[in-house]
Amino acid sequence: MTVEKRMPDRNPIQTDLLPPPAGSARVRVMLTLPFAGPLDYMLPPRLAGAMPGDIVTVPLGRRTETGVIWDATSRLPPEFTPPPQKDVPTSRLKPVAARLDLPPLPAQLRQFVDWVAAYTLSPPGMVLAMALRANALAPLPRPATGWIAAPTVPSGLRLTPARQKVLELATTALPTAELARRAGVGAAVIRGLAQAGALTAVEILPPPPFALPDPAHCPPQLEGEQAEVAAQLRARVDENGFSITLLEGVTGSGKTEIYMEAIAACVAAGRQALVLLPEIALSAQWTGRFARRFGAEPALWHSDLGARLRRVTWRAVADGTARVVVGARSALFLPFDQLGLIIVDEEHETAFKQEDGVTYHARDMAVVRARMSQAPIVLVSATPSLESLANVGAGRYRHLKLNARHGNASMPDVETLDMRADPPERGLFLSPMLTGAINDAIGRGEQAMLFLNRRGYAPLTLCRTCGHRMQCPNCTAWLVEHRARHILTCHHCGYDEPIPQTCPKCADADSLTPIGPGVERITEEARATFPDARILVMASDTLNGPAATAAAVERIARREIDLVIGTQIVAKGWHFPHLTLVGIVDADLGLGGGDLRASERTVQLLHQVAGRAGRAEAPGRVLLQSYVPDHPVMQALVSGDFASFMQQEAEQRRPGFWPPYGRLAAVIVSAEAPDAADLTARALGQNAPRLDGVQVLGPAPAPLAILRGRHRFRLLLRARRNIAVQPIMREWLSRVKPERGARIDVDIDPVSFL
DNA sequence: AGCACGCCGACT
DNA sequence: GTCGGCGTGCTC
Repeated sequence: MTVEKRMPDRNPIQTDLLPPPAGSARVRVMLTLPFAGPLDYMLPPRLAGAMPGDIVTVPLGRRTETGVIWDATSRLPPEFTPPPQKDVPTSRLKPVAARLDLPPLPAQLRQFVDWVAAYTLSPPGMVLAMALRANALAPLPRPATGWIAAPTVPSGLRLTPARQKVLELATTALPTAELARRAGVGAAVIRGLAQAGALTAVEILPPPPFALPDPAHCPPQLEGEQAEVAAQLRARVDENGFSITLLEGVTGSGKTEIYMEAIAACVAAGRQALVLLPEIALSAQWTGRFARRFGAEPALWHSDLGARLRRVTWRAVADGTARVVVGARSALFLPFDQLGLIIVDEEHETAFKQEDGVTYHARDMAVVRARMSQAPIVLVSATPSLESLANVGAGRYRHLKLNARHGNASMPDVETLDMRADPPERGLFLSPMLTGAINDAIGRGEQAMLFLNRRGYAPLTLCRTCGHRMQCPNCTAWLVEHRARHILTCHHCGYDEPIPQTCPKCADADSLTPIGPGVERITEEARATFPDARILVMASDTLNGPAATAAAVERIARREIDLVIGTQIVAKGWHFPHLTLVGIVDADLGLGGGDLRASERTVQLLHQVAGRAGRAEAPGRVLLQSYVPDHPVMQALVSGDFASFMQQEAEQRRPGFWPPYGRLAAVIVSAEAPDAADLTARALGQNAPRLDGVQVLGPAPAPLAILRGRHRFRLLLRARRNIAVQPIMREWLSRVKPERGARIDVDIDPVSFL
């Protein structure tokens, strides 16, 4: 502790103009701005005692910014530590302006912010912004003052009946108005008692916004492998240290129910649990199941929570009153202080990869967060990613498997429908075999589902006269017809225009034809084919928000629907007890595009959709419409031998050191001017690192060559698994100055190659 | 990210 | 002669 000479009181602004007093501390302050690191400030004597994690305001140029006092030294592994910045001489440092009355950012979270920034090559301030976006910076609500009777009545106090009544009631702290109302007296009586010392003022803390989940509220009856797996998970929680477990269980095996036992153990131990879901639409159903199990709602976290609720939740996570948080990937950046368990449900989902702003993979960062908190993490999926399976193979993850469906349910029977042999009628998309099967199912009083992962009416609008294709003016993409909304729209940039009556190229009238199906078109066909069926469409643009989605799921469960037609969204973990038939309209859809993970993703998605069928007593049947029924993907789905399929995938990726046997970093160059993008991309190509075990592919025009009016090129760096790509990337990028108007974006561990 | 400084075109 | 366009560069 530095001993300071007492200075006469001064106006703070004058203080700020004086040179920093000798002996004041130099502190680093991380601002939510895209700087390479924290900036240095002086801590004026009146703020001595401010600690790392404290939220402060500092002068920057001629404005004032909010930031967090950062740690003096980084605890990152050396290969991750960004190069040191040049020191600003102490004499030029400005003083910290004020310390805000807010809970400090926990050390673990600060370290996590540093780690994510270093790993993703993002400015740490932008990562910090994600941790503070929670409106955490609003001032603390002033705690209300309450009155409680003093232990002894001061001697000489005249005990009138009114006073007597107040003192009797003031056994628990009550605010003035409330106490007066209950005692049937005026506020003056209370003021008088307070002045006499018969009532003492205490702060009343607002009630915790989240009730404590009760681990013993309604535990499930688990038997056999379910009980075994639950016990294993509880053991991981009880050992109270870092571990990674992959929980692989076929759809309908009761994974959620089982990992909730791990949450129960975590709550019972007084620690906090975080559950990450790939999509917030799932949260309503999840919350319901949680409430039935624990008799209390979990805290919910996602990016479009209301401002007030965000603030309350952030605080409750920081002070530990929120015990279980279920949320989307941004929940990783909440200020947990006693994190005792992380669950990543549907861990194979690509929605965990954030693509805008800071690009990070929430599943992978969750593992890092768990390690920093010395907490167990459980990755859950029916169709685990090859990454996770490889980690199991390498002994880095434990593996727990659930092989049987819950109750009497069996795995659905999967068949391919060869579209070459049994084609639909001209202009239609459902083969006779499929429509027949749907008719049979509905006729038996069962439910059927049609899955097509494509929104809208038709993905392409073509002029029959001149061959013109309706294209987005801002992107290298076709406009998708949305017939219900009478528009053609771009799914990449949101551009839309009315459906034209004449071809914009050759001006021929009524020559524009929709090509290919979207769910809207399949719905039209289904209405014509099954005129009596009660049909429900589930797509992200027909269901707005978790509540609407939950309502749709509820209607299906109540048998108000005969045929469900949906995109992606129907693949999620919904429980449809009466659904026995699933038709995949275009099983080949995801296979094009030359994506590294196209096959893996298609198997995962279609397996997930297939899993919606036959979840109760009646057996399920799945029909895959395909033009390539012999493709390994279709064969894997038919045989159900997911493990062998993934083994084959692994063998294809291993020799070329593709992930998970190597590392990838994508570089995306974009500019409005094509030349600026091209020249910058070429400069990157010429300066590409030449190192053993590292290879740079490209530059090449991106598959989405123009996106939102920007021309794009891509490069891909591939490295052996034992090589950290971050220092290589940093060095590489530092040697190339982007042309004016050009931007270079880096995507570590890319998932999308568009 | 802001915000200022700076160097070239059409105006009170 | 100035107002202002937004390109470049800095902020501890």
